[in-house]
Amino acid sequence: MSAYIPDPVVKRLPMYYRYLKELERNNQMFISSTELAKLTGLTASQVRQDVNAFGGEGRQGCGYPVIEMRKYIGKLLGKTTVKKMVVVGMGNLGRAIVRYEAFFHDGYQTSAVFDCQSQKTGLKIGPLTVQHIRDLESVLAENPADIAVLTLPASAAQEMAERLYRCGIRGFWNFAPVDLHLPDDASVVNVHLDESLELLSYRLNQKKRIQP
Amino acid sequence: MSAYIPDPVVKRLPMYYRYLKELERNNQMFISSTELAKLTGLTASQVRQDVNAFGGEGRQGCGYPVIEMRKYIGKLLGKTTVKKMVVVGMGNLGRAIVRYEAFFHDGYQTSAVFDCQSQKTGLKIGPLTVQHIRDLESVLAENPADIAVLTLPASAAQEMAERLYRCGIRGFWNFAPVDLHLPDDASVVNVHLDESLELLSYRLNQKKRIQP
DNA sequence: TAGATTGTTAATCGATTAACAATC
DNA sequence: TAGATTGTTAATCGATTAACAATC
Repeated sequence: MSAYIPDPVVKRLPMYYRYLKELERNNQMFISSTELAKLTGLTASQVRQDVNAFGGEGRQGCGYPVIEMRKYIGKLLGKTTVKKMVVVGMGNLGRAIVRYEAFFHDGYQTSAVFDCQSQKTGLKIGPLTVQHIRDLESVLAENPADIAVLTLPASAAQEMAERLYRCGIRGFWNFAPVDLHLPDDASVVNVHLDESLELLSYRLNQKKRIQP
Repeated sequence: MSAYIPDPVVKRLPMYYRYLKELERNNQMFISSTELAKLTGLTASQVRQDVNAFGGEGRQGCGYPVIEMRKYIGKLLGKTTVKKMVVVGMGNLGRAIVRYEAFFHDGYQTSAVFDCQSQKTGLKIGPLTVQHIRDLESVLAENPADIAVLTLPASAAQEMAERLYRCGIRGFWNFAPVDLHLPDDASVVNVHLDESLELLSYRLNQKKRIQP
């Protein structure tokens, strides 16, 4: 279970997890690589290679056990331990993410939210009260967190990330349109919404040129 | 300019665009593949291959012209024509995206926002008024759009996407945790926030196991 | 046992890296 | 001309696909 898994496979794990959850809801006990391939849009061969890469096990002539595999991938994805999060930057997006939380099936818990504007301090966002960023260190010292959600301007992101790193944070969910540079023991996952929309725009243009 | 560009290269275009914009702000006229590689975290060789793949041109002994290349990639990304968007689902995320819009450097214009809850109809989100989803067809017939932003529950996403497709929408920016199935002339880009967070969770777990 | 489907090895494909000649 | 850096060809690497023997 602790062997190295190639990055392309890792990036597909959440998708597999999502479909296995769905199959579990539908009370399907086993799923063949062919069926799973159809659902995910991959080839059956790739599904089998992936399963082998992440250490899953199936039953010949029968397929993969849905519940067992869902649990197994869940463990890989760290679903077994609750992750504490803090959100930095209470703009529209930051607030949406905090409120949205129920969406993220359990396993995540937002423990504090921060903003640098004094006028926002004290504001209630769901069950949490916005705290001033100047109190970041003391709040995190008292109540350490695993993940910081960065929903702040690009210009402030790098510096804030370093500050959060010094507070012990090692996971960064970055919504600011910059690439963060942090020590190797930090993990960063970017959600670059602007780039995502640009990609869609590119594809739209391509299709328009080719199809008609 | 209309030649086929491999997908891995296309996905890096927005990043190149972002760095070139930054260099332009700093009044840097030329950038070498080596420098650009340092910024983006790629190798110089890959940068040169990428540039060749998307049809960019540099000057030997000098590097790539920043402004020209920024404009060129901008054209590829469809920055030259304004894209009209409608947002379907006025939950926290939908509202955040509408308000956030200024963030997306010009080139996008939200023309209408919808929700299926009558109680939300009439609500003002920035300069727009929430319309009931039952009016989708008539609104889009009068004022066609290029892109639909789907910020609604997974259970409703596929059906809504098909309905939007029938209204002439071909670009889908999908925030619902499902994979959409649409005709080939539609383009879908997913923003699966839950999966993104799971990926971070995975990496966090890996590092915890290896580092200490 | 027969049928189905995995697990695994080999073949292919494409992306990245390396090297260097062309040229500004 | 000399130095720098691109453009491009070749080599490597890794991911995906194909094939089939193992086995439930």
